[in-house]
Amino acid sequence: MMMEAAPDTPATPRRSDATRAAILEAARERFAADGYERATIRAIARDAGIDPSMVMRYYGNKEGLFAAASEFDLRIPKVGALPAKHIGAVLVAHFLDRWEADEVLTALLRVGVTNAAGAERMRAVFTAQIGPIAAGVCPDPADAPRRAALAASQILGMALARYVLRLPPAAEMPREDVIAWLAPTVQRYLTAEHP
Amino acid sequence: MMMEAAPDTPATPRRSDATRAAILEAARERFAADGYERATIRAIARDAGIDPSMVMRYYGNKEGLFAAASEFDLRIPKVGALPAKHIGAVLVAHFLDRWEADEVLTALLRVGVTNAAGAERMRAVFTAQIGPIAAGVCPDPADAPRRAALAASQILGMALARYVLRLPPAAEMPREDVIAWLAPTVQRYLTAEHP
DNA sequence: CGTTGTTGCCAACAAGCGTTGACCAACAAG
DNA sequence: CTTGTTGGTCAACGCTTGTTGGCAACAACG
Repeated sequence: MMMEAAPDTPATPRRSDATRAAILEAARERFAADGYERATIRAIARDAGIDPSMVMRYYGNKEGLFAAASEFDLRIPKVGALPAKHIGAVLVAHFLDRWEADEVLTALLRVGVTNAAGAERMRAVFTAQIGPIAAGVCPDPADAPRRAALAASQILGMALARYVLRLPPAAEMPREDVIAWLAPTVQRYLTAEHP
Repeated sequence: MMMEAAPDTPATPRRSDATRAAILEAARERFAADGYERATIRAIARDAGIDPSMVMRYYGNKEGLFAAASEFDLRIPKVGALPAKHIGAVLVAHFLDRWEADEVLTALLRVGVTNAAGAERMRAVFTAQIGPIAAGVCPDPADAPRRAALAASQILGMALARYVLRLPPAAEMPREDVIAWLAPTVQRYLTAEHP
């Protein structure tokens, strides 16, 4: 048999958890640096210090590996706790944090541009996580999706210029300046009365 | 010999010009649709109705083909002729036009995200073409690059959401609405007195 | 006519890819 | 000690890729 002593424990510690984690970390790095096609399973396995066949065993195939590596939560603070007047600054600052904390968002953006599954995940993340924010603060909840998309376009555009294309002025701009410039834009997209 | 009758004519018509053009057109479509890695020379040749080896003969290698296929001009109207007060709206409208006219910009964006040469070309295009505009209208010419990068971040972000990720609210938004929302942002990035 | 350069197709190459299955060492349970 | 499970390596498969060189048809020009 293969049952555990406590079937109600959701965490099932396996001896190979360290390997699994190493694979995921290496995969995130490679996907973020190279995109989907050029991030090869062989290279990821080499980075993780194991054999490529282990990746297949643990994640099924390359798509499954990407799905596992790009699973994450934006962790946007809950809607009610946000000061509606400064939601632009809060959102921009939060996204800069999330973008610089790890490489998952960069990987997601790089893959989403050339891979259908990646694009779908990107859409899902942004509509599901910025949408509610917009619905909570914009005047007419009916066009919340549209306002969320506008805010996302500015946030994604800065991420693209700063972290992916590395356009020098955008990449070198201090964090505070980015917030100072972008916050009014996002604020207007989300809360302005009239287009 | 292989000389023409009129050596001063820059246009050197060859019998294979039609083939060359077909290759370039197919390449632009494939690069725009699939990105650099997944756009294979074989598929491009098939679209153009010729043998893959012809692509190599005419463009050297895959990189050369991309360089030729992504060569283009933003054709931004000359700086002096622009009304500084409405430069935001003019720029946004112009970019929407350029983006929808052909597939070159989409190809450039898709490739620039995963390919070093593509990223370099994207940087070159935007710094060289939005930079002068910013220098012509912003209060302090010293931070023109920074303002150009900010404007580029919003324009690129909308293009990403609308044409590449196809985030539904952004993709379906009427052209006039996009201009109405984005123009004030770009205008502020380029001409506002203080951050 | 012959020569020469161009245009094109065909067949192949070496390399790299994702993926698979056989096999082995270590360990836990009986 | 035996037996089954787990973590892992190794060698190979079938396939696609970019790229190359040879060969046939055709045009241009002496």
